[in-house]
Amino acid sequence: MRSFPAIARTIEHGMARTHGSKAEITGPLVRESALRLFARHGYDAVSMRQIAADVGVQVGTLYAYTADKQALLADLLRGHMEELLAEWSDDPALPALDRLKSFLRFHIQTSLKRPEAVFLSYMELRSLAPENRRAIAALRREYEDALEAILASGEAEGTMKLPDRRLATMALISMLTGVTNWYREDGRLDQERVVAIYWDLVRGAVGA
Amino acid sequence: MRSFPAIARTIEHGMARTHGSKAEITGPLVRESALRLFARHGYDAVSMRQIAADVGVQVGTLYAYTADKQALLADLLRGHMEELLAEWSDDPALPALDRLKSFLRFHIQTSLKRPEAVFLSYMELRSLAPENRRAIAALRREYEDALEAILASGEAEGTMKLPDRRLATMALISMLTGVTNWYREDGRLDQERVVAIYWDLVRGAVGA
DNA sequence: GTCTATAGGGGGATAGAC
DNA sequence: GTCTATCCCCCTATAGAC
Repeated sequence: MRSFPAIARTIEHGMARTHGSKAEITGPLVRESALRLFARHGYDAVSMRQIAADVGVQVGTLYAYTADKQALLADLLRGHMEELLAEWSDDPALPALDRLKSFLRFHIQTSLKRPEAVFLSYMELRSLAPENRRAIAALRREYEDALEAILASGEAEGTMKLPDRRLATMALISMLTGVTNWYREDGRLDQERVVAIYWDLVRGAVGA
Repeated sequence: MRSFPAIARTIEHGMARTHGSKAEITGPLVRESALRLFARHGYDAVSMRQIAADVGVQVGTLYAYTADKQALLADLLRGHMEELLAEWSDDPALPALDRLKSFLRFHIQTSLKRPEAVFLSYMELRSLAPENRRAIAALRREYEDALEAILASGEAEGTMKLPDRRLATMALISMLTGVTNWYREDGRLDQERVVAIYWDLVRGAVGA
């Protein structure tokens, strides 16, 4: 009655195996699979067995790459936020409106390039243990503050008029991140067009 | 070794019991507990046993009020969307900017009055079986269309200027719903102030 | 580095007593 | 209407072989 489904089945990341080593790539594959599955079905809905099946290994193998399921989620979220902060570059010498447009483009393009990481970061903070949650929340706050600094400089310049700077920061981030809710790769609008449309909306919102 | 924790412990909705009937109220209590727990921890993370403990009944009792866990979630989401649509009233004869301001106030106040239902509706669509998901998505679309109709009328009047009406609809809803992410009852701003600040932002965004 | 096997714990849902 | 008891399934994590 016993069969060999792991061998018989072709899976997304390649043929499964019952023995043999692919150390160089298994780690990243585990992270990729976990990211996609967590984002699609939710952290609690996804089992380590599903992740293993998606990667093409057995469950036990996963524990060579992560201490436990919780650490896997925390690493994904931390990695995403750190990449975001590392990739974002700002020049305080430029006019605030130019900096805001850069931020908008960066945020939308990143959100559409890594929609799963963005979605996960906003949805599964609650699934983290308290200390992990605090660490990720601090990184997110740092990112929000980057936008808030731009708005502050726009107010100082007199090129922006905001009823409440902190609230405007949160409102703009919510609005921009919302693209992940409806954007479709094969939809009516390409990314450049989306950026242009949002820029019209945002420019109006900040009173420019 | 056996104790009677269900009797010994005072729980949130009243004293637990090992027998006895409270038919009139148990149904609503089940829905309230499920809503709160699902919103806080996620649908998959919450067990029927946890819900039962929160209500103060035993697990089996829940199945007198719902066919299964999936139906419980679907009923909560459908109920929320139907309430939203029933409570919203619009007068197409009024100027579009007035209607938009009403929508904004309604959406923010509702979101802050029932933050758990709002959060759940946006986060747990994915946990629904396909037919349930389609039904809820249709109700949500109806709600979005109510806003889009206001924007269309503003464009027709010439009081609003929008680069893309559908996208503006989605952007505004994302922005407004975002209040649930940061608003705190005991925070810096009361609801009226929040409404006023968002109205400034939105008015600018629609080019008024 | 990966596998197999398993320990130990919860989960959803149902049956039948009261 | 509620409780108790139970079926059967799946889960995370670990131990030890290869």
